[in-house]
Amino acid sequence: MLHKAKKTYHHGDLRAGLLSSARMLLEEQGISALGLRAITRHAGVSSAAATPHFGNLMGLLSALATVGYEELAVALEPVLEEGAHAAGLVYVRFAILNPGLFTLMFRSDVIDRNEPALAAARARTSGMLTRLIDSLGGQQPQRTQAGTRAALWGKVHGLAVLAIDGFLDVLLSSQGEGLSLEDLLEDALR
Amino acid sequence: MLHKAKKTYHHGDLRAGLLSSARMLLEEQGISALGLRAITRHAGVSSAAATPHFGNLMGLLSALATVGYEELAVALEPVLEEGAHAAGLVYVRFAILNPGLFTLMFRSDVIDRNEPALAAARARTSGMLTRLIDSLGGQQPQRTQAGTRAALWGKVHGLAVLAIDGFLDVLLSSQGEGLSLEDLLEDALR
DNA sequence: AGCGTAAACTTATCAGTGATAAGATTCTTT
DNA sequence: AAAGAATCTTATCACTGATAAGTTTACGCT
Repeated sequence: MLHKAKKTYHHGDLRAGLLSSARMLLEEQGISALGLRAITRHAGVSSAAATPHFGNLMGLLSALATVGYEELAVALEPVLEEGAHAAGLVYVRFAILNPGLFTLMFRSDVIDRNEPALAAARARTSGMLTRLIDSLGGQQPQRTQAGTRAALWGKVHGLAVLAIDGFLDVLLSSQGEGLSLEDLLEDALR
Repeated sequence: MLHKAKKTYHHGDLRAGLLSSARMLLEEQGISALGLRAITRHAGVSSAAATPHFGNLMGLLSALATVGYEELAVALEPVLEEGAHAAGLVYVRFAILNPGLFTLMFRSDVIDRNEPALAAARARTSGMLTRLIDSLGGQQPQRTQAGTRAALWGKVHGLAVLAIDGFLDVLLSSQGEGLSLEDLLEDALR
């Protein structure tokens, strides 16, 4: 409805249009704004128009989360060779730039983790991360491999979640002024 | 309804009863089961009985999250002297033992962070954590204070979230058998 | 003691939600 | 060009949280 002026009965690519509308609503008004009626109204179609494409609301949101995992994989790929520090920064930056989408990706009450496309995208992304971590080899000699994975993944993911929730800003403001959020992340991910 | 057989018009302590019912539903069926009608039905009262005590559903859930922050503070207090490793373990154990409650505590779309009691409990708990981290002093010499806080808090919180989501079990099963979840946490928190 | 007010609780109702069956429109395939 | 299938709309359903009005009980005040 925003871009196309032609009002044909068929939308052309309503599937993509609905995902785009949902994403806009998600980032601008939060997950609670992701109602079926709000999304379809924003896309300029009736509230039942999503059914043939996604089945139900959970199907739509699962498809949106799939987009999130795919974009995260695309962002991570070029820095995988540079090691955990660079990849961690990219991970947290993705979360900060797409807070709603990142949050949705881990909200298993709203998305269906068994959805095949979502499961595939997730497996691909998390496979990249575990391969990256394992490539560090013996840098953490007193830990098991699983312990190293958990520690790194936990720190990065925790920083992302805390950043979205605004906790890192609290830490920054309690500190002296001359520290940016980017500096803090660089520092914490060392 | 479960404990009391006497059916007086007034419940006695419906506020506590509703919180208890909500908590049971939360841990047994997840956050999506926390409807106003489900909670009041479980407590044996009408669906409007919560209004005088909590105003609305968000008020009820905020009060429940407040209980969570208070219990976490109580669990953390005795190990604060033992340092970050012990406190981190307690933090993650609390999350694993109360996955629904812990998740609720960080779901700002469902609870009201400006609720005075909740804000107070949160400030008290996070104050304990920052004081603990700061007491570590110069153990991380090449970091700023805010960076040290973020790194530790992030790792612990990330491990908690990943544990609840089942990611740590995945790491465990990919490892050789002889590693328990507790071992993994010990390892990762080192 | 008992009266009156306020609080707790119930009932009834309202607007809004996601799902779905049935009907209208357009694309596609033969 | 006709038939069939897919897309989209309309109308409706069961359900949700909120709320106004009515009923019951507790409790402070004289």
